[in-house]
Amino acid sequence: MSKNTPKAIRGTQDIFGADAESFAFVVETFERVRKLYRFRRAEFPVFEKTEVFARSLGETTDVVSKEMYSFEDRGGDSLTLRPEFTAGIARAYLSNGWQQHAPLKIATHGPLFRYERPQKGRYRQFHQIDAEIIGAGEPQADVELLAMADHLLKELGIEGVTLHLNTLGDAASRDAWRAGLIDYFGAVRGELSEDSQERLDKNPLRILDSKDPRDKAFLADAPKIDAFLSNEALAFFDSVTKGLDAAGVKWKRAEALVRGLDYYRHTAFEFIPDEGSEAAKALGAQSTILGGGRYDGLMESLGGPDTPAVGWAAGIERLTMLVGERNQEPVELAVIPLGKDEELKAIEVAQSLRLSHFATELFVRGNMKKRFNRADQAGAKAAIIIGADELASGLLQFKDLKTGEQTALSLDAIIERSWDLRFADDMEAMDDQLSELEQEVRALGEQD
RNA sequence: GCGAUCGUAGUUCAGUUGGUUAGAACGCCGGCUUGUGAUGCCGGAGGUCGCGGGUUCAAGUCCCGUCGAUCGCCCCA
Repeated sequence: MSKNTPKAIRGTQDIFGADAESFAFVVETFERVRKLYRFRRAEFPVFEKTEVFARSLGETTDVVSKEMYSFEDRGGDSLTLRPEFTAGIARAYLSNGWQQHAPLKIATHGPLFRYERPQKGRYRQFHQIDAEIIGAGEPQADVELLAMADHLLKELGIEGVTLHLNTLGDAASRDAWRAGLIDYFGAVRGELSEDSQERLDKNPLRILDSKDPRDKAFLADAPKIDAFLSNEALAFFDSVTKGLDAAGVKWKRAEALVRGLDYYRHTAFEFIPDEGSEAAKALGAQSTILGGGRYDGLMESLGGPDTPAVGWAAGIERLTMLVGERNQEPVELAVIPLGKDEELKAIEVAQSLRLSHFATELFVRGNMKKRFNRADQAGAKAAIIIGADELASGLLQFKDLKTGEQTALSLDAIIERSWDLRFADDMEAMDDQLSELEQEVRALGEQD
């Protein structure tokens, strides 16, 4: 690489190969699951007026105060690359009059931007999948949203991750708790870590999940949210947990779990890998793979009517690290012309096969040995060989690469044979899955 | 924003106490009398050792800076 070749910007990534396949798998699975829960697909701008984020997230949050990519456009407006989805979705809801669709279930995904120090699982341009239910104040909305998140993780095959659940209460409960925490920690201010002394002013709730041993000494006796919850808030949380139990979603109460952004009320949650699990190891310092909560106050902060809502977002890169390697689907059919003279015929045949829905690749480089070699390594089930004789007779050589058996067939017959091959492979895969399931069932029976 | 480790072919890495033309594997390209593969054989291309400066007769190797990656803190998805 030459000295003048440009490099990617810090914290951005070019995703390719197995990683890109896993990334696509995460998005495709999300699309599939989202439809089962009848969330509607939506797309939103990647940038908004800066105030959209500043007003809704809270001026003192780290995201707003030091992590936004903000710039002035040529018209002099201050714009910001979205650091999260929720604020922009709320803005869209208000400016398009989507109240008419309430309760509105929305799903989206795409890139987000935060000026942070890059690490494994943390990038300056990163990607999230996102789900929101807007205009629904019922706890059932929280339950459905969480059930979908749990379902998604199962479909992705992610294990060793637990839903950590908390309630921050309504606005009054949350404010009273906050005041209680400031009183409690303020009395021992000098003994807290430097970080927590700062948090005391900016976001006292955050002290609760501090890892500093100086702070940990005071955590056990810190005021708990439960003591400040109004009857309504308590009843709300109770409905959520009962609903989760009914839906079969496992959860764990996490009293110290708070959310960094100002707009959260009531339900707050994160899916976190269990300590010592494979998932925890894969993620490094980044623990939360999916997080969110209820944000009943957000719409008002943007000047809209009082509108209850819940939502979550999950980092696609983090999910990708947990779903394991996925490779490109193998080629099904290889078309191999013997020489230059047969190439046009090969193009014609390959196109017919693709139009018949077979993943087909042409192999025209190197000698015959290399062509077969490559076809084999790409995973081809069969090769269609075209030489001078085939050109003359119109019948092509069809070679089953597993058995080595080779016959002269018409194009129609080749398509028919190819369907048979695919069907046989599908049956074999299903048999494998079945016997795996049987083994699991047997193992379960022995445990009982 | 703070602290720490690392940076050599496309990739994964080796490179002795500083010492001549920087190596391996895989990958890539070509060939093995040009109609047949899944462990074969032969040959080839590809690196100003992240970048810039310094010490030295001599730097991939030591020092400083810078950029980037990784790990922890902070924050978050």
